[in-house]
Amino acid sequence: MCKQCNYETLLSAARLDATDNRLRVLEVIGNNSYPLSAADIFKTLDRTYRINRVTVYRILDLLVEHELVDRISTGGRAFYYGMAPNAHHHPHPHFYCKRCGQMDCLTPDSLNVDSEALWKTFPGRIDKVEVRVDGICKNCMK
Amino acid sequence: MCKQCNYETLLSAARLDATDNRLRVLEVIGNNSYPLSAADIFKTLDRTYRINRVTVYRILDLLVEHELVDRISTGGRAFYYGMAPNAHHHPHPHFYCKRCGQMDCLTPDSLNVDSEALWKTFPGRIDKVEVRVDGICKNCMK
DNA sequence: GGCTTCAATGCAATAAATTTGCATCAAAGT
DNA sequence: ACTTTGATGCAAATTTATTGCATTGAAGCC
Repeated sequence: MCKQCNYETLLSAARLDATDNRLRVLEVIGNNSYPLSAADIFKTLDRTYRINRVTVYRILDLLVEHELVDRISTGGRAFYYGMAPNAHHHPHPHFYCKRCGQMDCLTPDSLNVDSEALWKTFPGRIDKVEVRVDGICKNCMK
Repeated sequence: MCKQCNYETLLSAARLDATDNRLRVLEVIGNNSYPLSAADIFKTLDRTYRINRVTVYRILDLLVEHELVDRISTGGRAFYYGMAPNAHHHPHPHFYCKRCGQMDCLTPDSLNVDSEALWKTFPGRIDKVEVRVDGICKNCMK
């Protein structure tokens, strides 16, 4: 849940028109406390507003490309989407439960990743460092 | 390239029959210096021995399940496969080039991940911590 | 030897997630 | 009004992986 982000502002800062659909996709992602799949986002929106699946994919691509949204890989087949790092969202690792598919955010410092040396020495461009913990969540352990 | 692993031994240690196909899949993965996609492995094998795509998938599932092989997610759609951590293969991060799809292994200490606290406190089961660096590789930068 | 069993493999069809191509529509210029 | 342009929708295609069922060949048993 993000009370601090203003989605219209985020969009206009990225020089993107704040269409209803874009705002809604961004809201669904930003107001959720864990990352969601494209299918989740589509289902949530379509229940209330009627939107096409492809439109959701296209908006997600756009938001990822403009770095408002982060495309996160899972141990499964689909990508998940969460807010990209910004003033209110620091990079953090995720936990993926291979039983139920739920993805949770871990606190930024639950794992300590020191990537400084790599950034200095890597002979190419680094865009992001993704850290994912795979396993079985508390609920599924029962 | 792994000179130290004996693939028959690995298979039998996991109580799996060392069929030709299983050995070949394991060899292709183990003898390669970076992870490969199922399609890569299939193409490599099919050129020489004639094998079915589905057989490759099934063997990969089996090897992953028995922890001989590691299924690695990419910034793309397909999974990649590399040797699972063992005496000769330490866990390490990977670099994924989003332009050409090439995945490289980074040295185990190129990024320093301290996950000790998490293992202690996490209320569920942790199977692995995957660290992936995304960006554009040296070659694609030109 | 002949019979049964069973795991490994192959082949065809299907599924899941995403992408592409093309049509439409509405707002912004001119 | 006329044209352009970007956003969206719809249907079809693509990519990657999985399922169901048939075949085969070796291992055990009478």
